[in-house]
Amino acid sequence: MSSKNDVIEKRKEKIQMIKESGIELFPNDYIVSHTVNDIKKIVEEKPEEISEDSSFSVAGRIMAINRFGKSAFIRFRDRSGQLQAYIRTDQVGDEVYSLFKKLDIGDFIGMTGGLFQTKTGEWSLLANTLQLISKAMRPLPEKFHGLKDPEKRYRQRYLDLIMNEDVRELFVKRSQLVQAIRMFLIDRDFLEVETPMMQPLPGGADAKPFKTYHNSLSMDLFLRIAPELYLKRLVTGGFERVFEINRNFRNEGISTQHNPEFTMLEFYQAYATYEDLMNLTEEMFQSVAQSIAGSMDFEYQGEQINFSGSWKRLTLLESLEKIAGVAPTLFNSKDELMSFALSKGISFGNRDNGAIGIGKVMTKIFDVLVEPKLIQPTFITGYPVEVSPLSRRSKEYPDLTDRFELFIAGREIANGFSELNDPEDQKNRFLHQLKNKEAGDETPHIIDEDYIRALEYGMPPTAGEGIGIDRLAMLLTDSASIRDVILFPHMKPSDKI
RNA sequence: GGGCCGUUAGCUCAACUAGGCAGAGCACCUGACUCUUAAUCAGUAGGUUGAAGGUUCGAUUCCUUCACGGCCCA
Repeated sequence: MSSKNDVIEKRKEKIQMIKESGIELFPNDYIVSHTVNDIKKIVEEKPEEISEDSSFSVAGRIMAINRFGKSAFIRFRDRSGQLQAYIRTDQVGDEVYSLFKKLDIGDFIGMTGGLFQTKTGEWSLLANTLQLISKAMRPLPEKFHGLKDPEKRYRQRYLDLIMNEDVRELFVKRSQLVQAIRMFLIDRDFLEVETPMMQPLPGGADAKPFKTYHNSLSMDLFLRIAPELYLKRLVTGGFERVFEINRNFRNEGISTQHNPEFTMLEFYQAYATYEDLMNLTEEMFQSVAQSIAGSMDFEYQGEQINFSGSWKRLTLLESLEKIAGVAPTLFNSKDELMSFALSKGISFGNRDNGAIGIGKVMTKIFDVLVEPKLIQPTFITGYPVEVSPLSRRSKEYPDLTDRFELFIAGREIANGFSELNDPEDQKNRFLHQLKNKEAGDETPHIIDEDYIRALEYGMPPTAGEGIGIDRLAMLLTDSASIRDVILFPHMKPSDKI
């Protein structure tokens, strides 16, 4: 018999003994009057109101026990924090104390009692009743070193949350981040909506979708790669300001920057332009950083990032020139630009030369030579039509679009543009896109005709934006890996644990 | 997809360089202890060293393959 089972076997024996003494192992009727934090507040604000005779009813998980024969100190935790309690035979009685002797770290207990200060001045609960609320059969990881193994932390996130305070705090911050964004948009008259996760045609981005099957409809469905085309249908329908914070799914590689499902904010505002959204984005990020990181100036992986003021704005061409050192004359010739790229070791995969326009070459060079250097928040504008199939054309330069991408800490964080609302132009761009699709991929080679039809009914001039919530959460919590900001990151099944 | 690193007791880690009885701390179990907080003291127990194969008298250690994970690159 393995030792792990040995520990569990011993616990089972204890449980049997507790059961036989007539004590319920998993009762459901314990009434809590105060959280740990409530008590700490009272201690701070109205210490004159507390004594050993006060009666607080608390519940939580035992995190540590120091036993002294006929008394013991324990530390227990609820959702609000951790507190020490002192259990004495002469307070709780022999019967309860002999139950207490059988309890383990990890068990849930309820206690009532007053408060006192130990000789070191620590306010502690002096228990006069104690009862078992829920029994733990497995031992928790060691209290001092905690749980460190990243694989175990991701696979058994509940243990990570029990043992690692900073992890718990991080996910609270993530939740507050989402809430702050939601309130920011609702304050500006945006309506939160939900659009299909399962779509007959996956659109709104260039990515490989997950495919699934609906039995009674006998049809393929795709998990959405973006909500964009549905949200713009809603703008057409008269919801002039909408947003959605929800999951997208992309059937691509997994890395420190990519999880197959990730959370995206998309929002659309009628009668606004991409320039309005750049301003709005600055405001949003500044207010969110202030409330989550506590400052507009914070550290990310050793780099100081500053959100304050107006952010740098460069066109794609300016950035290639200034940061990648591309000679401006190269922008006139795809072949010359391509050989520049190749000389820098940038490859273009297996696509045939005809499918790659000068716009793709530019963005590829940008990805490798410019993006990693954009540490402070920087908007890049002036993206070619070729790589922006849903964006409105620039009035002055019809080969470019009214679009921006936002980069922070060398990563793309947001993408926004004035929306293309000319149905004919949109249809032609879809057709052009289709022509360049690689044969044999899983994505259906059909145009979303209903989206075109919606535009044909007329969509007001609109600007829209997508913001990667996981990446923003990484930034504001100084996390190196996307797995650290997703509660249950995708992992291959393993029989190790 | 490629490179490097890792997987040893419930948890955190040694032992691998140069093959020679698989160890410690905490947790568990037994006992002592009514102000501890990584409590202390005494004692006990806990292992198919990620999996499979190979080399060897002998493998945690060397070799091969595989699984899972981490970091970097594409």
